[in-house]
Amino acid sequence: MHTRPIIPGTDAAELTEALSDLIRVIQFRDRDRACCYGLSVSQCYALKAVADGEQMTVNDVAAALYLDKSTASRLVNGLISDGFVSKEADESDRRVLRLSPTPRGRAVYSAIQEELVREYEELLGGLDDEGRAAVVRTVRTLGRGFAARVEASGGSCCVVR
Amino acid sequence: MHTRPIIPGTDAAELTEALSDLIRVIQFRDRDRACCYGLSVSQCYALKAVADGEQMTVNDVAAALYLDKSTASRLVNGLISDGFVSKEADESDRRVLRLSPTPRGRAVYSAIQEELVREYEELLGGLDDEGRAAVVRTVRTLGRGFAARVEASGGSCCVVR
DNA sequence: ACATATAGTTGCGTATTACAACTATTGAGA
DNA sequence: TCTCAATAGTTGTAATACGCAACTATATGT
Repeated sequence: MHTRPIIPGTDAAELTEALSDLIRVIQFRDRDRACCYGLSVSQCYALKAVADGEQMTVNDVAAALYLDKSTASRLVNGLISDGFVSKEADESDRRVLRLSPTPRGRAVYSAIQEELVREYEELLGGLDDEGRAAVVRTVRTLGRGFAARVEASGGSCCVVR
Repeated sequence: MHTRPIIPGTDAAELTEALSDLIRVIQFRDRDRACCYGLSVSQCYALKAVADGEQMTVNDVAAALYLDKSTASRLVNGLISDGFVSKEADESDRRVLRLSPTPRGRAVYSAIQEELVREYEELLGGLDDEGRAAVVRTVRTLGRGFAARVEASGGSCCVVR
């Protein structure tokens, strides 16, 4: 692979293009996957948040997924009534609910993760070790970059004009 | 940072983690941006499809965005009635509509693109030339990988089990 | 003790989307 | 030429996802 001349603005413009393609196709995949295990896509992300964290609260889930707490509340309650997550009152603050996956929730989460990992394994199949590592690094970097921007600006590209 | 995925350490597992973070944060950003220029997020993607292509049809837009043609139809008609896109009957086949951006549509599209490019420019700011090129390559590779999977399988992770 | 802040819920409106049924047009074969 | 299948696009309908605002219950600080 040869190095292209880097013209200022060009990389960013290509990234714009490439990212928007990537997002659309992943959103499609996620919509399409909605059926599995009786979880919606959003519930799946919420279950992930609960399973990856420790003693998560509804607000923690909202923050992790960049959602309003009302949306997080509904997602979590869906997971609870479907038996994927259990809640427990926090003794020291009775406003708070401590969430954890049920055994079934944990099992389903593992199954979904494994399926994704298999898929990504295939996707990375053509790359050598360094290439694979680079992909992971890049995606992490982008994610952190966006997260930092979101946290800094609180949002809204359209400042008053 | 918090706990790692279920099969820690493997590239595919880390990619699962990193990509799901990236997707959530970008979806948040897109929701948040919805206000600008009187376009919804989806309309914005549709305008992009019309502007980037030549003489696009409604079906072309649907294919480009991985949407049902009914959804594409409504998006496009929204763009038309808001004056961002114009339609013209195809002379050789009067079922099809040929779409193109209006001058206003083109202007708004440019403005949005420039805003994104500025944002990505910042995001890439910390990287050297080769790093920037690598990011673009990676995102392209991922996008193509997903697109290939989607086209191959027609979708649905959950085959009957 | 009272004002204020925080966790979570609920009511409500909007956006995004798919599926299925429909119209209009095209094109191929009997 | 007539008919029938395929295709482009539209419309009816319903589900999901989401935010904002108002609300309850609990906690904390002055």
